[in-house]
Amino acid sequence: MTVSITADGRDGFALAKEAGASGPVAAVVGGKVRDLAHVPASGETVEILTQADEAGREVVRHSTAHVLAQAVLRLYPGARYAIGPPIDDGFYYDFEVADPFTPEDLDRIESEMRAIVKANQRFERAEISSEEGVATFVDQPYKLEIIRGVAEGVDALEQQGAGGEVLSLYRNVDPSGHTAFVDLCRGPHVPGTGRIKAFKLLRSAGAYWRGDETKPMLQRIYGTAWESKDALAAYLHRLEEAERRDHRRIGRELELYSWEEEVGPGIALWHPKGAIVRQALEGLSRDLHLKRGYKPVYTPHIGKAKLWESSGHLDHFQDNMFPRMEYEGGDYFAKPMNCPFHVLIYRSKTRSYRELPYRLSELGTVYRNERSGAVHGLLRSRGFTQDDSHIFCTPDQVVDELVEVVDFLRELYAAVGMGPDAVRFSTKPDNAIGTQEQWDLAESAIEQALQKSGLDFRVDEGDGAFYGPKIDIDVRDAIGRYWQLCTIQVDFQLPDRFGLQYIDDEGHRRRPVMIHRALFGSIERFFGVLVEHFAGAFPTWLSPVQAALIPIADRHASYAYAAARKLSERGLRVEVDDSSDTMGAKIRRRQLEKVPYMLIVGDDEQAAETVSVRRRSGKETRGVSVGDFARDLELEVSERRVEPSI
RNA sequence: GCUGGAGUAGCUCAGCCCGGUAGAGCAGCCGCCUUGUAAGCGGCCGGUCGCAGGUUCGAAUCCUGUCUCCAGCUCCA
Repeated sequence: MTVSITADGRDGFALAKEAGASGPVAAVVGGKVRDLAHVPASGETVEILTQADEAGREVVRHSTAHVLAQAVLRLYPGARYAIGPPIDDGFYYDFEVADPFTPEDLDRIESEMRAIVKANQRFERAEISSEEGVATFVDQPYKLEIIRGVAEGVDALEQQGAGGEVLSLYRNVDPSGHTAFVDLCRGPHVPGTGRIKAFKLLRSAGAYWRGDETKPMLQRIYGTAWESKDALAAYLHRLEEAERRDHRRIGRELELYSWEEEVGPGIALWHPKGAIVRQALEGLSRDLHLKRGYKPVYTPHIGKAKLWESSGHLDHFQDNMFPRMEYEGGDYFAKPMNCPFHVLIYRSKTRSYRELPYRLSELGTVYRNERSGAVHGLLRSRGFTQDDSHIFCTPDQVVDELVEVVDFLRELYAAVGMGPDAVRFSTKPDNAIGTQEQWDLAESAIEQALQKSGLDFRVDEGDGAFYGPKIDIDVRDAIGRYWQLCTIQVDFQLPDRFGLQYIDDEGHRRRPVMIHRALFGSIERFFGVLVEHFAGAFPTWLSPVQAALIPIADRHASYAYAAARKLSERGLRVEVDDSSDTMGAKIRRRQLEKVPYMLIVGDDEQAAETVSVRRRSGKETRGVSVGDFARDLELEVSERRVEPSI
């Protein structure tokens, strides 16, 4: 808990004590986090951060990163240290070392860190000039680069714990007064390493200096730090939980999809159970698109090189495309996007302003050449299906159309109980085509639409598509991770390139504007997120098997089949488990398969024409009439309810 | 693409360090059992140890190359 107190000329330590803060690590003064040793001006309101505050944890993690660097420098003479910021749930530090770290190295480093924590070295701040900095870090090229950056006012590394308006460093001084370690750092830090209560190194991996793949690759060590052993244990448990929800693992266990080496990396095979869920999801998408005035189309998987030249893809997107297929009469490419085909459908006849907005939609499967290290299950694949639409409209209609798209998105996501949770507005990138005026118009339309829709958003400068700025929308899954799904883009370029026109109300030829939008984004990725979000326990309308009949003994099997028929007649997906397993084993199996409803039938049920309903939660109701259950289940499914209603 | 780690039965894993031609549990199949809310019992089947070379009398085990997967970086729906 943060506590506040008014400064009276004493330092943060005294104020924290006065305020009764337990485990103080830093103070917030005038919106800035400061060391406890800092003396705030009298009358200032000071907030004392403790180790259990999120901002306090950040300080602890940052300090732990320094301890990591000290341990590495001790154990690996000649190592160069680069940057070591706190991150969500932990920290990392990047090093240049002769050999990459092995798991055994991490154990050694961790022991060394424990010794440093035990020694309870003080963190001492000093503000220095550039010259002093250069002298201190004379043999540390990465530190020198940061010093130059601060001198030039480059604040790119601000987030990474270095940089800022003044150059400062932190010394670790052990109780005997000896300086054990010094690092260029903006701070703040905990008073002493003894404040670090619980930490663990997690893994090492390569990382490019400043995230730039043309720069040297450094060795990064990731770790986590918490205010107590319990908090650390809880975090490690959360990591295990995330692993348990991994869609690749659940997909295999529930027989939803698989990948085979013979097919190629990043291209999934959909098994019957996965396919039925996918069809349910696609059915939702199709229903809502029709309801909102979109016209369905189908377009091919390949198109001639000429088409991709006209669209600009060969010039701007070829690295992401599968290689050319040579063929007599013209080479072909597998489509990485659906837009050029939709454009040609639009252009197939003269269009009137009365037709606009003209909305084409397709579940279009595209193929993209993802770099080998990027492929990741369904969340990053080389073949994926977009719920793709292109809206052709007049410039005046753009804002309203964007607002309508956002409304659509909300309806769609609500059907599965998810986001939108984070919205990004991405502006003109370096490889952009088109005029500045067009980009300005497109960007202002997006901004207006976002405001009208009441969405909070963050701006990502230079992150737009080559043909237009975009809105990207992320959802947050059950354990707090964010995934980018939806993308909405405003495009003046393709209409130009393909010479699109409409006739306005005065008979003049005008150029329409295009909106590209995919709400699920990719069915595959959305599906993967959905699996992780629900940990495989889909809402009933999506479940591969919605109800399983479990006869207690063989003599109940025919009654079970009769009851099952009453459900399947209503279009429900139902199975009868007439295996020779015991009832307990049957229940266990269906429970692991995450079937929403198990209907147990024995002598009592058979006599009364009822079923005993066992929910996935374990809750049970006996004596439910088959007819009532069938009716209720059909309603739950047809209304696509996220929560069970029976 | 880059850095590190890993590939043994459908799945989870042992065997590898210290070469002597593969083993468990679950799943599957067959049989017995006829069951009241998360694993009944017995039997059987199942692997050219990712792939290709090399070293050796002999390679799952040692060496080289390659593919795939995992974590991270970069890039993206």
